[in-house]
Amino acid sequence: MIIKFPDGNERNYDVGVSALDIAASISDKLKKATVAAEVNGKVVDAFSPITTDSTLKLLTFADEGGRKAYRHTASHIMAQAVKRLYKDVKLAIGPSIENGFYYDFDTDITFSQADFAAIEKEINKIVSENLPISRFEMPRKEAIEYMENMGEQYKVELINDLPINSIISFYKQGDFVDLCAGPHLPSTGIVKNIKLLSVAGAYWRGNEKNKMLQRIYGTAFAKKQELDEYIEKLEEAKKRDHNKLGRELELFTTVDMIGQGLPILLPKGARIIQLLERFVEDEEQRRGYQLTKTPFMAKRDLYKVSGHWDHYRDSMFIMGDSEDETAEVFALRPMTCPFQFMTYLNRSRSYRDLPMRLNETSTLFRNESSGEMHGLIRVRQFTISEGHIACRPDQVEEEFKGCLELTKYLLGTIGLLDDITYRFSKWDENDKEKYIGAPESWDATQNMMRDILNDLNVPFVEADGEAAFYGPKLDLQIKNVHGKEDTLVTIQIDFQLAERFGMTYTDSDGEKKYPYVLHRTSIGCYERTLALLIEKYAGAFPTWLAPVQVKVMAMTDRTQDQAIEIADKLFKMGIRTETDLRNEKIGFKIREAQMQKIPYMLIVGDKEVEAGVVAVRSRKNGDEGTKPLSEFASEILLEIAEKRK
RNA sequence: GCCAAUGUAGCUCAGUUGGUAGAGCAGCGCAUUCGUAAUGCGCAGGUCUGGGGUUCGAGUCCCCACAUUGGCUCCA
Repeated sequence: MIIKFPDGNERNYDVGVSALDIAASISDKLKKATVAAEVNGKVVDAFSPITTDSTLKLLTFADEGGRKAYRHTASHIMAQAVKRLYKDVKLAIGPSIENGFYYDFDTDITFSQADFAAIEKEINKIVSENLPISRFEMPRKEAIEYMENMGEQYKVELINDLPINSIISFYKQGDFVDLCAGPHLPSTGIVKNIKLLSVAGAYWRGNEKNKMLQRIYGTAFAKKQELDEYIEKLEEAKKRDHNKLGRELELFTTVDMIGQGLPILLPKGARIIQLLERFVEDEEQRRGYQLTKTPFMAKRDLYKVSGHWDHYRDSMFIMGDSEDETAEVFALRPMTCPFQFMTYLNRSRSYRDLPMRLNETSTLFRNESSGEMHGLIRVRQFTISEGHIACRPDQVEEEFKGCLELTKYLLGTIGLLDDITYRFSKWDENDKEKYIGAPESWDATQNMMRDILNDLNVPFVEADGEAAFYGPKLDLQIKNVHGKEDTLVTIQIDFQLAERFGMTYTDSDGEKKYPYVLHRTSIGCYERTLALLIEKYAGAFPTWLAPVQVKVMAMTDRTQDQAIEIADKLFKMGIRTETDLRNEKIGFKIREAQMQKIPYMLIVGDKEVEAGVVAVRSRKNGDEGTKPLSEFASEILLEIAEKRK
């Protein structure tokens, strides 16, 4: 048979040889590195026989498919180790994931990190046993019986969900058998460098109504060095963690007595947020937005109209007895929409009023579940650069484009744009609990949004069941230092709430019509954006955002007065300047300012006073020599004005 | 909300099988007046997250609550 390689070469092989045999025929080294094979575009076991003319790509750990097979095998080895050590454990699922693998177990005993040493020891034993891994298949019915006999009820459930005529595949290594589609490596001896990372609870099939299983996360690499580097990278990432750095740099703190998800923004953190807010509000004004200031709470009547009372109540802070229909019950707002709609409804609107762009620096309250809170990324009270645009159908695309451009400009300026991915979030037509509106309207609006995204060349991925309850969204996603993805910015098309609120406009033909409403944020919620900025810059903010921009240090107490004078001059120019007049060595003062990530340090000693200059040190380049204060001031003012990164 | 870990001075952490609390940094005082990432000496600082319990005795063991962290579910 003819085997075609990616480089275009073709060679003839006997029918039934495996990818591994082929690799071996090329070189020993290649055979060793081959962990899986892509045969006619499908990733399969490297040890399975190839029986017809095929194209073949040998996969090593460097290929995604190879990495997956490697780590998936690692997950089987871990499961085998766990089963050997703890007899009554039931297996759920154990896939490879982006940077490693996990396996979900059901057992009465609780795993903790303390058990890792024992499990890893058993893993290493299985690796050194070098057990051959083989694949076998059986019809669905037999497969169910087989797994029932083994007491693996989760596997039975999985097989039950497969089509009636399926052929079910299993993989076996020594005393361990697992339901699995594969592919896997040919033996356990190849998968070295396995490390367990963490334990976690995880619901069976990701449904909170199901039993919580115990998940063990781990990773595996082909080379010991790669594993070490990965662990090192994780440690480095932790140092950038906004939750640690933000507290160390005194940007925010939390207080047990205040409660979960309610951080205190300390003066430095509050300053950064103020700078961002001013930046955003000014830019939005320039782009035709009108600022509103609306109440933080409302009677439940408002939320009944908006749909929040029925679809969002669990996440709202409610004041009063919500069971009592006659009582006046208030709730803190979880969203700004209905409040800004009232602005629209203040008087009748003409097609000439549209598009009407409203923005607000809006504080919202959401009663998130207690386990959800995370530093500044997930909180219960937050302030978002909120906005709603009411527009005619023919304006939707242009307005959507305007929203996206604004966001790109803002995120580009603060330096987060390059880290963004785009998600087109659609509804789940089966989830009638969550979503309002008719399927046809959803389809129409989603198609409209997809067309707009395509027109604008937005490189998006589609996601089902991620829409808002009233309409589809474009979400701008970003990952934190732990690799966890969150939504930074969202732009939504709403075809429903205008009608619910009776928001109409009189069109040129004299007819009353409902506008489309775009719900959008431009820079996201300030707390979350700040968190990601902290991680992006490891606390060393661009000068225009730095809470303290210049530290003026007196060399000795002979130059204190001059230091104060210099700081005062800069301060009056609007540069955030502090002095350090302490009786400490200059090295000590520099170290402290450096650790606080202050962009510029001015050192004032006898020599500088004599020459009428300042000695400039930047956190980035160190000693930059001396220059007149006026020169330094105009340079830093320019850097700030240009919002240089 | 669920699973797990953690909680000792402002911060980072020690604290033996249960016997009455310790270091470094920060703070304050004194000395030092110093040239680009840590000057020396001294002083003060704690209801060991909170509340119950076991015990002659609890930072240590048990229970409950709260908070922090990593996941799950949910979400900006």
